[in-house]
Amino acid sequence: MSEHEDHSAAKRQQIVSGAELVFTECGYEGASMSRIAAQAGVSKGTLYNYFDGKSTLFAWFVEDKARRNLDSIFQTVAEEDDPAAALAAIALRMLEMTLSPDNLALYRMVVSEAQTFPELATVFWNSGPCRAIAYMTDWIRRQVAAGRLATDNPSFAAEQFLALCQTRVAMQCRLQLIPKASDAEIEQVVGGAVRVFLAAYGVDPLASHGSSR
Amino acid sequence: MSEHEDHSAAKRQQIVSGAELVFTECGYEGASMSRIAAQAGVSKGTLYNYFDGKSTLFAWFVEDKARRNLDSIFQTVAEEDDPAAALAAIALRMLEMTLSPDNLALYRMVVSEAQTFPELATVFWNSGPCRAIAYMTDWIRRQVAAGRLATDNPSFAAEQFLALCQTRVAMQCRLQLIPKASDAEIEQVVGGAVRVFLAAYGVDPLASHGSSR
Amino acid sequence: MSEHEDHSAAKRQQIVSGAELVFTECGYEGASMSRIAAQAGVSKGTLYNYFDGKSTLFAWFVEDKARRNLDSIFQTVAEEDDPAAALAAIALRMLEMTLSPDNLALYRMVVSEAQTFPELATVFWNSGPCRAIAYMTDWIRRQVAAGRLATDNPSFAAEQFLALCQTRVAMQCRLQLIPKASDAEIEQVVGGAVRVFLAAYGVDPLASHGSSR
Amino acid sequence: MSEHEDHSAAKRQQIVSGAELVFTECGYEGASMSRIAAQAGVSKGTLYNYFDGKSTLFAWFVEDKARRNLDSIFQTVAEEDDPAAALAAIALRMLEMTLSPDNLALYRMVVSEAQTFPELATVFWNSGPCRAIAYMTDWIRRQVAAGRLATDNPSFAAEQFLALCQTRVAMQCRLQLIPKASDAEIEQVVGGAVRVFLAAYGVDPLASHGSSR
DNA sequence: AATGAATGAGAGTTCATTCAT
DNA sequence: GATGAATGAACTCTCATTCAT
Repeated sequence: MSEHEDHSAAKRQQIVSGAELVFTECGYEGASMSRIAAQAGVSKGTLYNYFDGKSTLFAWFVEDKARRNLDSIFQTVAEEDDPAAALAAIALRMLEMTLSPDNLALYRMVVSEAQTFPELATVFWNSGPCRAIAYMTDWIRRQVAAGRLATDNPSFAAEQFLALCQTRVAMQCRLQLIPKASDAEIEQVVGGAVRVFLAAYGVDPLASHGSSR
Repeated sequence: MSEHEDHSAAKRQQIVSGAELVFTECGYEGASMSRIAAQAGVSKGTLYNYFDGKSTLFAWFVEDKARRNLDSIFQTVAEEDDPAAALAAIALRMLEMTLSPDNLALYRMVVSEAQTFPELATVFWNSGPCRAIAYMTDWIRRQVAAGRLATDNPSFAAEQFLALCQTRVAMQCRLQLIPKASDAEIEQVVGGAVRVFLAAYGVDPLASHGSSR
Repeated sequence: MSEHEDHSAAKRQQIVSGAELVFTECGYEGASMSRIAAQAGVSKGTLYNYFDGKSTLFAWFVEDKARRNLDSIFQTVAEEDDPAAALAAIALRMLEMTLSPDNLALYRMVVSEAQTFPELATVFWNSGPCRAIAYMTDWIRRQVAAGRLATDNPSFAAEQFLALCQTRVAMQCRLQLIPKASDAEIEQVVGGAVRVFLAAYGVDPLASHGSSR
Repeated sequence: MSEHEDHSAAKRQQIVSGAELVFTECGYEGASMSRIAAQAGVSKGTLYNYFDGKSTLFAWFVEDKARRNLDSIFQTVAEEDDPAAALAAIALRMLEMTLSPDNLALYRMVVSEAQTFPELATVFWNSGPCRAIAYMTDWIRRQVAAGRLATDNPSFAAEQFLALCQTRVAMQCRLQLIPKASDAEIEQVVGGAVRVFLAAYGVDPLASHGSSR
């Protein structure tokens, strides 16, 4: 390690950071190695000293982005006692992640290159959605054990909740139909997801009937 | 009009049809005008006689595809008396559409070019998801009027139902993580969406409790 | 045929002619497609409309050159009655061909790319040396039948005569050690080849002793 | 001198040896300085500390190769009393040298770069063919003095003999038309060269008629 | 109206060479 | 003296677009 590897790693990161900007702006096909080199502040030749080629660099970028962006998503979700409050917190967190500009750009790229780089789709999936499902499943299981939720398929229920969180805003943001979801919209989506989910899986009738519509 | 325009319109359609095959197989960037010309059985020059350029042709393709593919989606949904059966029929229909290879390819293209062609994202949205929401909203309104569902925001409820339909399979298909959703999976998603939706918005307790979870 | 093919063939020839100049001057590796395009008076893109790539163009050039340069080599060799005179005429012809600047350049290229383009080496061989051997073999056979030469292996004798023709000058010219063989040198080589050959294979003692060494 | 220069000379040789492998395998253009450095076990920078550049290194390689490979060619040729046996031994030796893979590769390189590096062609010529001619000339002179051969131009006769040795196999090997000459072929070429040479220049009629054709 | 030959800018990639360490 | 990271010019090849026929 030490100097050599540090230096090497630093330069790699510098290049990946430059690549991030260009890929995010132009997409995989639209990004040119020349532009990435310029953005990273290195020569084109240096790009090829550090990465085998454009596709390799793209793979590094996706993995880097996936790892960095999604690392701390679920670590900070407070463990509330009230299922409704906990669900709302989780949903909010999910939406923030899903709708962040960086992740939207990443999603678009991964989707558009899914045929060319199937392994990157897997990386993306594992780093985000898959972990969200695992986290939710675990949380639901604990609630079921505590008698606060009822379902015999926690993993499917988890996926349903996450699907509900994508009501209205997710696809519109992915398609860039709206530049950014408003707080009011997010609140509505989160509230709606929690209500519907608890109506289906909650054991306490008060929880779902409390705020009747 | 008549002969000239007919002829003209026929040729345009011939070109767009050729473009469809190539765009669907290669994506926007990957499709070359040469290959589209060959596929359409015309010369490259003719392409430019009928369309300003690649991006214009792409726009025509997306609109054509959106219109043709999504035209008959909701026309054939039987109007069942039982809300659960009706919802299941609608959900199945939705999923068939969403997961058809052609529509997945179109979705990927529209998403990946959302930054470059924002107007195409709108076309796509209006031709599919937007109309699905409108249809669902309308249907829910009628059910509410008939006393079979209860909600004060039919449009939002509609969007939630459609979001529930995308549980599990939609993103995985879009990312090409799985080649095709199995019938069993589809059934599970559809059944789950109907159950959760009716638990939240159904008025007849039997409807939602009938098939216990 | 007619206009299209004529036009096409003419342009191909125009390009091959441009390629010939550049390949001959720079060799295969040293020749750049840009320079060939400029030399041929067409754009780089046009090169690729007519030839799949550099290697294909090179193959066309070699075959064209081989065909054109060597076509008429042996057609005009006079059929002398005197074996010594006939051999001298053939030898002279052979040397002219072997030592012509164009053929030397072609030889150098074919030799240097023999590993990369083995089929071109075969083309070169078949178009020149191989035909020379066949011609000589045939001629010797007729002389043997006429009782003017004696050998039971005409083909090997032919190859020996052609080898003798390459005494002194051939390798030096191939290596560019001398810019051009002088007439005196050529005469000496030709005379020497004839003398040695007839000493070995002539039946008339006068023929080989006539011009004493 | 001594330590510094020894050290320096050793490193130079180490580099040249690495270069030999790569040049022989890839040719001049195909060899990259990176690969030569790796093969020689030094850094790219060191290459340039010892040699001005690729062309200089190539020149050193050619000279080294020429010197080393051809050094001992004629030292071990037994001095037979019988001219026919001696000629056969010499011819065999010549062919072994000419057709050895290393020398073929060197020949191809020198020929292909003859325009770019004319001085290397001279080096190659002087180290091999030229010395072979000198050796043969000397030998013939001694045979003439001993009354075993007759010619008034020993040098030209020598060149003729060496040309005869290249019958059939030499060009085919240079063009890689055949991977390797068989022993039978070599024997035939050697035998044929000796026979023809002695028919022309031998004084003992028995020598050339002994093995009649 | 239809053609397709021609274009040329720009893509990804390689590599001999330099120079700060 | 040795290193190898950095360079940038040059490479082959592609393709959207134009225009004379």
